[in-house]
Parts: sequence; C-alpha cells; structure tokens
Amino acid sequence: MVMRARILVIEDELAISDLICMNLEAAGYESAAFYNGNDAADALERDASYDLALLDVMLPGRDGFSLLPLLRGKKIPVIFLTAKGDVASKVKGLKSGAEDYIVKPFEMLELLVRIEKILERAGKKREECIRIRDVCIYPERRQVTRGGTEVALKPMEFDCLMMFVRYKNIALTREQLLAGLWGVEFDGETRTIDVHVGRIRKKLDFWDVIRTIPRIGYRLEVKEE
Amino acid sequence: MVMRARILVIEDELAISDLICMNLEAAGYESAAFYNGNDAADALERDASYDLALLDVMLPGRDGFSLLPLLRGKKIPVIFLTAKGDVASKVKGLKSGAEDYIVKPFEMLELLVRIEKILERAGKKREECIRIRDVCIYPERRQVTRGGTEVALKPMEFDCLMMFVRYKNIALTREQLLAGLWGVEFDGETRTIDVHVGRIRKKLDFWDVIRTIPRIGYRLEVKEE
DNA sequence: CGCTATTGTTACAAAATGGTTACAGAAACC
DNA sequence: GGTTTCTGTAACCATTTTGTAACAATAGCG
Repeated sequence: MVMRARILVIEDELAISDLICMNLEAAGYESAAFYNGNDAADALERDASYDLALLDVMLPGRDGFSLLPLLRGKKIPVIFLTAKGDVASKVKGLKSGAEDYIVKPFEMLELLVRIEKILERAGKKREECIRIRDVCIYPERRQVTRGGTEVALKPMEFDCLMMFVRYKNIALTREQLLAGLWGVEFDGETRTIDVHVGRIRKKLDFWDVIRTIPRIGYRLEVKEE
Repeated sequence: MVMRARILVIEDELAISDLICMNLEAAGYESAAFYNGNDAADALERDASYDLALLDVMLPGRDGFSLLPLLRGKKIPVIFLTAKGDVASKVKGLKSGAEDYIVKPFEMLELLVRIEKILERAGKKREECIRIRDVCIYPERRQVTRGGTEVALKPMEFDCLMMFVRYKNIALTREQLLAGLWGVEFDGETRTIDVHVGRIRKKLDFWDVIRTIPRIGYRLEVKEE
C-alpha cells in the first residue's frame, strides 16, 4: 500500500464531514471521519498514525478543546474548524497549540492549501504523485494506485507508463517508445509496444487516456497543465 | 516566412551532425551545421542570430570550451554534447555557463525536449499551436481543433496539412506534394492529392484557405500576424 | 454557347493498421 | 533445479485508412 497522508476528520455535521472527506480523497489523501469527541478519542488511543487532524470545536461528547492535548501528545498537527466569528475559540485554540484554524463556512480549496502547507512544514509532505483521473503514479516507489488501491503494474508496463508521463500530450512514435524503453540499439518488433499499451490501458482503464495516433503510435492525454 | 528558432549545430562527426539536423528540421527548427570550431567562430562573427547552440566538446580547431565565451557573449544558450562518462567536461561546461549538457549517445527525443525547455526559458518558445482562423494545429500532439473541439484528421490528412503549413503561402505542385508525402520514389496518381485536399477542406472549412492554383496544385493561404 | 481541360466529390475495395490473445523463451525467485 | 513471473512475438480478426476510378461540376476559351 502506498503511503498517503492520513487525515482525521472530527466533525459532527454529517454533510460537512462527508464533503470534506470526499475532497480529501479526491486530493489524494486518506481520510477517517468521527462524529463525536469520544469516538475520536477512542480511535486515537488505538491508532495514532494520523498525519493531521481537522477538528471541529463544537462537538457532542468531548469537545474539540479537550481533544487537543491528546492530539498534541501524539504529535498530530491540528486545524481547528470554528464557527464564523467565534474569535474567542480561535484565540483559545491557537494558544492551546493548534497549527491553524479555518472559519466555517470555508472554501474547500483553501482548506486543502492549508493542509498541504502544514504537512509540508511537518515534513510529512505527501510523496510527489502524478494524478491522472483516479490514478496516482508514484515514480520513486514505482507504484500506481487507482481509486486508492494499488494496481500491480509489471516493470515494463511501469516504465512505459512513465515514458508517456514524461512526454505527456506528445504523440510518441513506436520507434521513440522502443528507443526510450529498450535503448536505441535494440531492434525488436514495434508491435510489442501495442501489447504493453493494451495491458496498461486495461489495468488503469486508460482507454481514452492513452490515445492511439494512427500510423504513428500513442499519446498520453492529460487535460490540466 | 515563419519565425522558426535557429539552432547552431557544432559537431565534427558528420553522421551525428546530419542526424541531429534532420531531426531539428523535422521538429520545425532551422539548423545550421559546422564541423569544427574555427568555422563556427567565423560564422558567429558574421551572424549571431541563433537562438541556441548544440556544442560538441571535442572539436577540431578551437574546442567546445573555447567557443563558450563567444556564445555567451552573444547571449546564445548552449547545450553541451559530451561523450559518455566525461564527467570532468560536464562539470566544466556547466560551470562555464552552459545551459545544459547531454551525454552521447543520446535519445533524439530527449534532445528535442531539452531544446524546447531552454528556448521556453529564454522566452523564445516557438508557437506550440499554429492558428489559422478558428483552427489550431498542434504539431507535436498531431492534433487539430476547430472552434475548440477536436477534429479527427486521418494520418495522411494531417501530414498533408503539415506540409502546407510548412510551406505556407507557397504554391505547391502536385508532384511536390506527392514527393513530400510519400517519398520521391513513390509513383501514384497525382489526383490522389486532390482527394486529400478535398477532405481537409471539408473537415476544416478550408475552402478558401487552401487555394487551388490551376494547372499547378495548391497553396495554403495565411495572412501573417 | 459548346467544347475541352481541369478540378471537386463520392464510393469502394484493397491494403494497412491496431486490439487482443495465447504462448514460449527468458528472467527471477526460491 | 524447479517453479513462478515476466515479456516479446506471432497470429487472428476487426477496423480504419487510403489510393483509385468514375462521375459531376466548373472554368477557360474560341
């Protein structure tokens, strides 16, 4: 399993919690949600391997502030989610050692940016990963996940995929791929490329992502740049 | 005439030099080759309007390093071509102000990518898309869009269009087109050209853009700027 | 206006190309 | 040495591409 930053979401409003979790997942994090302070505390006692916690101040059971020392003790940085304009909570939270706070209602993007910044500061920066649709590619680990679960790519398939990533949005000829994957002096069937592309497409559901360029070769199509 | 980036190739091995120049031309650059340091230096004194230089370290006459100050003085970025494992040269080259180096034997594609990157950094990025009316042509993607949506050009149609673009505003005879698209030794009906032109015109609404030159052939009409 | 030379358009069948599967040799791993 | 995994190749088949021919339309020209 690939190492993704794990984020604890402690928030009693289901709608907000779900929204946050969905966005975290989409951004490539792992999320775990708890809806009251007691459950969260219990969970932390069993497993404290979280990289960051999003903590609502107003909670049923133990409130947010009472969870802070526990989290601080486990060295888990905390971002407080405070109701609008609740300056008292804000100040109290920061004094108690929260890393940051964010006022509800907030922009999801802003939350993600703050999370990224804190993880970076904490040296827990997520591995550099290349995302294409629901697929994450981790070059250093030579690992690929799809929808969060690992996909077993064979070495050559991975190399091939990396070459596509390296030259994304460029039409690569079979000869270029052959030269890039085996070296210039290798003379093999260019059709071998097709087989590898077929295997990658199948495993990653990349039928539209790796486009066939007739008579030429293939091109990895990545929208956002 | 189109403003294409001009690249100076200073390399004594004819085979390598030719190969590089061919690929540069194919990629849409203009290339000028010199086979020893003295000639290159003379040429630079006369005309320094190059956008980038590929410089072999080992050269007859003045060697690569001695040319560096001249090139730097003319603000021409340099990519060193070093023999495999010649780490000393590499370090010396980069310290002397070369933008990049590449170790022989190298992948042509990689060289092209590095060139692209440096030109981009120098603000001399060549147009990655050629626009004609509402049509965008992306040569390295082998893709064409019209009004933002992709138009599926068949391989031969794309090649044909690229030939027109390459020689825009120049009347091309059917024989020239035939030779350029299939190779000189191909003997086919010249009328086949007409069919392809017809198909391109239809797909891109290019009835006025690709003008018929009676008894000769066709010409792609583009208003400069 | 006819006539001719030339170009535009369409349809089609041959050829080329790509997706897929199965498999054998190679490599890696006990 | 035996087993498993990896990977390059060949083969098969469906699809796409494309060259050509045939026919329609147009322009040039007296």
